[in-house]
Amino acid sequence: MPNSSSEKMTRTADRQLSQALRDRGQRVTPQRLAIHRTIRELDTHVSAEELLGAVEESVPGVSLPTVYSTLELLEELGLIRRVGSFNGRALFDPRLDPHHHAVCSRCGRVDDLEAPVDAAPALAEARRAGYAEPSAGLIVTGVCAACRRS
Amino acid sequence: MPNSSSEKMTRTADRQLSQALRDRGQRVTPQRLAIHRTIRELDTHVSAEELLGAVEESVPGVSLPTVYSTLELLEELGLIRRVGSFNGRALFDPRLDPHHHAVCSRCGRVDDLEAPVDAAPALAEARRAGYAEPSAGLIVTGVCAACRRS
DNA sequence: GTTTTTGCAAATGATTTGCATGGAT
DNA sequence: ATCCATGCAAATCATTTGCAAAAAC
Repeated sequence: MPNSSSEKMTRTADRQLSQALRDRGQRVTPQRLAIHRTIRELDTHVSAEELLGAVEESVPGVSLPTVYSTLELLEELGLIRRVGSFNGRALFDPRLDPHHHAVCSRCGRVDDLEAPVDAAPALAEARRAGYAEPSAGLIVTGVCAACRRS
Repeated sequence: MPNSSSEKMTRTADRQLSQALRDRGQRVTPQRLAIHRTIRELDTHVSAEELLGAVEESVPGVSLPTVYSTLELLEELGLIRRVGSFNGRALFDPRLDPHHHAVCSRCGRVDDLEAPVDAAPALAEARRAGYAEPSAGLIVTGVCAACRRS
């Protein structure tokens, strides 16, 4: 019985999203379930197009506009976070626990950083400046190993 | 004799850029001087289009492609930093001293944050992950006062 | 049955590119 | 005189939008 834990995760993800959608009076569609399931399985930051590629392997025929609108929806529901826009493409991250990112200024590669960062003073300053519910993310920019070689 | 200090700043900026360009065997053009001068006078993060607007007031007829290529050049020369891309538009910052940014997730407004952030552990982790000459910037995301009202 | 969501195709908006002319060296 | 930088127009690329058809409720 392979994949039992991943199957359980999928069922959990499906239930979680279905619940959230019903609570808001929105509809549970196979596209939404597949997109949510897939980004959770990938468990890393992806662009809309990368995600579409991964989704198509299990549920063919999903369109890019649907991926975009679903990502926006999932962000509103607090199930994913928009990491930022690198090399012109927006990245979405299913990781909700605090972590940061390293970005290659050459190729746009992104890696997770687990090192802790004390953002409290910056968050307090942002609140003072009028920003509501502020959240902080550190972006480290540099040239990745692969790009340095070429 | 008004503006004497701003005139001095301008002359300093012009000399600095001219020097850097000659050192690299590149040409000193009125457009490059005007663009560099203007972003330094503005002394905040600007988009390419905003900067063009400000440049045109003193030197008409500058084109957007020239602004883009000059911003890229100034970044290579270390005279400005690319802050990031918010709401689809890239922002460039003439401030070279360490500081961070608050961004409105609604309207894209950006404010400087002066609060100190200890990024050393994250920078070390990025280096370990293969990133050369890493530099860190904290992005605080929230809804600004103006957007909250509407 | 009614209303939302989807997919398609087209629109948008920032940034980039190709190329001929003008300007800096 | 040489070669780089500029301006223009067109291309590109990610993302958004309008709308008719399909699916969820």
